[in-house]
Amino acid sequence: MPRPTKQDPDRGDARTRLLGAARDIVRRQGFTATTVDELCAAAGVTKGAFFHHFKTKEALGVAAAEFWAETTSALFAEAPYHSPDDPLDRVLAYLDFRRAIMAGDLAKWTCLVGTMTQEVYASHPAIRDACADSILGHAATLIPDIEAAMEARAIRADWTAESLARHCQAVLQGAFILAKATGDPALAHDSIDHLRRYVEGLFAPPPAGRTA
Amino acid sequence: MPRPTKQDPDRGDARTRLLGAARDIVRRQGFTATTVDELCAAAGVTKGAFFHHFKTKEALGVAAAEFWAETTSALFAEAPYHSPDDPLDRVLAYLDFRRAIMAGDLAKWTCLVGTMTQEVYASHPAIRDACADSILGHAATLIPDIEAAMEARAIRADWTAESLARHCQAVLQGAFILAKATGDPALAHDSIDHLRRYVEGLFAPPPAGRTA
DNA sequence: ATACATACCGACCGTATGGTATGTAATCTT
DNA sequence: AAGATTACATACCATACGGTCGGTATGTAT
Repeated sequence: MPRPTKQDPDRGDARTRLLGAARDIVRRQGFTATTVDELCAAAGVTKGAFFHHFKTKEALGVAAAEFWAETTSALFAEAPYHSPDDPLDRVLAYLDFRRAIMAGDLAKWTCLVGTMTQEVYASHPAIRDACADSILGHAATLIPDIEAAMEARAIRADWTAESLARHCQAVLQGAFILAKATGDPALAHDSIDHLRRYVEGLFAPPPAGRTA
Repeated sequence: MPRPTKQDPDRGDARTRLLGAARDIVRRQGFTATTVDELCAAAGVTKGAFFHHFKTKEALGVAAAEFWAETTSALFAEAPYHSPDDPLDRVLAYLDFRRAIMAGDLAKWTCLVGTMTQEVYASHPAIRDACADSILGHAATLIPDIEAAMEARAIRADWTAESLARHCQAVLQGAFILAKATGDPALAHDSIDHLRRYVEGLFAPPPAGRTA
C-alpha cells in the first residue's frame, strides 16, 4: 500500500513518482543513459524504495511502458476528437489532435515507448513487448472509426483498417524522429499534414480507395 | 596513414573497422549501451587505437553518423531505382527498393542515425546534428525527381517536394520502429505500401494533388 | 642517419553504475 | 494489542565504464 516518502510527501507514492520520473527522463535521454540514481533523485526517493518496487532496472522499464499505456489511453479516451458524428471526421480529428500536441518541449510530446523500442528491442525483450503492446494497443483504438468510415462510404480497399491505424502510428513515430533530429516541430507537422491528406484521399468520393 | 592492426590485419585500418563495428553494434543496442571495449573487441583493436582515432566516445558517434551518410549515399547512388525514364516511376522505384531491403536481420536494414537521434538528441548535440545531416541529406536526393514529377504532371500543390521527401523518411523511420517493436517486417512493409499509395494518389490524373 | 610524426598497444585509474544487506516505521490482519 | 507485512531509508559492494598514459613500431622527410 502506498505511503508518502520522507523526502517530499504529498506527491503520491514512490512507485508512481518513479514511473513519472522515468517517463520524463527516459524520453529525454533514453533508457540506458538514465541511471537508477537519477530516477531516485528526480522522484525524491531513495534507492531502497526503487528496488523495493522494481526488481531490476529492466523491470522498471516494463512498468514504465505499461504505465505509459495506461496514462495515454486515459488521455486519449477523454480527448475531444471523439465528438464528430462522421467516423472519418473522428479519424481526421485524431490526427489534428496529435498534430496540435506537437509544440513546446520535445520531451513532453514525444513517445516513451517508441524511444525505448529503438534501444532495447534486441537486448530487453520484456521491455520491447510492453512497448509493442502500448503502440499496437493505441493503434487498435482507431480501428473501429476507420472501419465505420469504410463502411459508410462503401470502400472496398486492398488495405485493412488495422494496417491504416498502424501506419498512422508509424508516421507519428517517424515525425518524432525528424523533430528530434532537427529540433523543429515543423517537420513533424508537415508529415502529419501529408498523412491527413492521404487519409482524406483514401475516403474521397470519385476514384477513391482503389476499389477493386 | 592507415596501417593494419596486429590482432586481425587484412581487414582495413583501425578507424574504418571501428566505424563498421559501431554501425553494426549501435544499431542493435543503441549508442549508450554500446561500450568502447565492446567496439574494440568487435573491431579487433585495442583501446589505445580507439582513443587515438577518436578523442571521446561522442566523437566516435559523430564520425559513425558521417560514415553512415557516406556509405549509404554511395549505396543509394548505385542502386537500380534511378533507371526509369519517368521521374515519378523513379520515386516509386525508390520506395520499392526501400521496401525490398526490409528483410532478414533487423540490425542490418534499420537506420543507424535514426536510432542514435532518439537517444542523443538532447544530450549529444554534435551527434544529433550529424544524424540530422544524414537524414535530411538523403531526403534531399529525392527532391529533384519529385520536382520533375510535379512539373511533368503540372501539379500545383499545397505541399513542397522537400516536405514530401522528408515525409518519406519519416514513414521509413516509423516503419523501423514498428518492425523493431513487433519483430515483424510485415508492419514496415504495410506502411511503405500506404506511403506508395499516397504518392501515387498525389500524382494521379483526375482530381490530382489538390490543385488550388 | 637523424628527427619527427603517425598508428597502434596494453596496463592502469577514478568514478559511476546496478544491485544488495540490513534496519525502521507505517499499515493491515486478526 | 500483537504479529505480520508492506513501504521505505541508509550504507555498502563488485564491477564496468570512459578515459589516460607511457611506450613501441612504422613510416617520411631531410
